[in-house]
Amino acid sequence: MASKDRIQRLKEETRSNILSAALQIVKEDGWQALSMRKIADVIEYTAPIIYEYFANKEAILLELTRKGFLLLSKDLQEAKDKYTSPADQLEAMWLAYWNFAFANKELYQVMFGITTNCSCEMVNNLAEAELPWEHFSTSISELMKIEDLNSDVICTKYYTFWSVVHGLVSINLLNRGDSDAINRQVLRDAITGIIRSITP
Amino acid sequence: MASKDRIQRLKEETRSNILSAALQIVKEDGWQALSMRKIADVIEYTAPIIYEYFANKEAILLELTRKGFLLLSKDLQEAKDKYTSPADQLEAMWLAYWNFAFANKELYQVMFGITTNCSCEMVNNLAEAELPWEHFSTSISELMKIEDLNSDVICTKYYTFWSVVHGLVSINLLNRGDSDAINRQVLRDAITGIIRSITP
DNA sequence: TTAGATTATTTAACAGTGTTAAGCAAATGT
DNA sequence: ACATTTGCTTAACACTGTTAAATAATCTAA
Repeated sequence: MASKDRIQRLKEETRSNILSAALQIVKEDGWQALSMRKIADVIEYTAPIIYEYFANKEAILLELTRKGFLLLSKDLQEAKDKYTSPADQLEAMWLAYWNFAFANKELYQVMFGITTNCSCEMVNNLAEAELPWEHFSTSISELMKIEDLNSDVICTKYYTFWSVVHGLVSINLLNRGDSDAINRQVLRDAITGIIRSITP
Repeated sequence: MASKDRIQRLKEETRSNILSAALQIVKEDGWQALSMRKIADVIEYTAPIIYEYFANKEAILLELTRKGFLLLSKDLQEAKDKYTSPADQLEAMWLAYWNFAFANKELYQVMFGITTNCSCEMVNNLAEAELPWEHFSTSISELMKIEDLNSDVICTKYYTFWSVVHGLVSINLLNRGDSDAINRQVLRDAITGIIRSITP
């Protein structure tokens, strides 16, 4: 009778061990290094038994994103509880969101499908990747009447533009978007808003 | 003598064929379906010859992102050339950026490491993924004095917040970010800006 | 034209991946 | 003590990226 409970407890423990093992491997060597056999190694089993706890590898990732959202939700709640005015709450929550992303980098990546694409040095040293910035920075500097193209304020404005547009794009590419009408409205609102804040 | 040129031309053609084949496969079946052998099938060769044109699979992806940035750059230039005032130019360019992303979805994905994570239905039907929205929407509605939590205007504001924060986060997770000081400033500016635009 | 050297291409192989089916061994129920 | 279930492993399949060896085709020179 009671042994049933013990076995049940053990089962839940290995299930949880599988998830922690996966996260541990990813934290050590990145998402690309995650494999069923390596998970099995960590929990000291062979690969096939994992399939008694999860249908497949995807299911493990899905469970990790679920846990990620729960953790994020907890952080948001805690940030919210520190304030009473909605404005303060919003600011605190978005800061908490930001902090969550970097404190739980790997979870955030699987939650929102960010694949630190490859050998980052390569992509980041890609000269062509600088081309968009050149187009935008000249217009921004002209609008703000600032000569130095590399000044911090231009960088800042460019990042603000880029963040909102790239954010909206990537949310939509993950099928997480809302209706196209709302997207268009957010895009236009944000762009014209930033432009207005720049215009002298 | 002249045959050297012909061979050179043929080589450049197969190199280009490899890239188009890769893009074709991705457009048909997604990034996960891309493999060296499938590329070889399309160009009617066997896999090892691809390594005479590219060092490895990563190199193919890198070349595609390079082409992506060049294409994006061209679109931006064309949008810019249609206007003379910097404000109009900026608006046109960001709209062009937006349009590029959806007209060249696969390229944008490899350029910015967006891995339409897995079976999207699953992640999108994840109840926990709605939790953040619930936290934010209540504060937004309270601030805007709107009862209906699902009203379009709240959705819009939430998406604006989310886009800028998620955009900034994912840019930084890809090591594409600027200094932390600028990040913080962009984040605070954007958040307080949106909050101010909401506050009655 | 024929022999030798280069080049182009393929076949075979290695180590790894996710996943499934068959086998074995230990614990359990009767 | 026997039968049955359970837990776990081994073996296998069909893939993946990548490399080395073997073969086929082409060009060069006598």
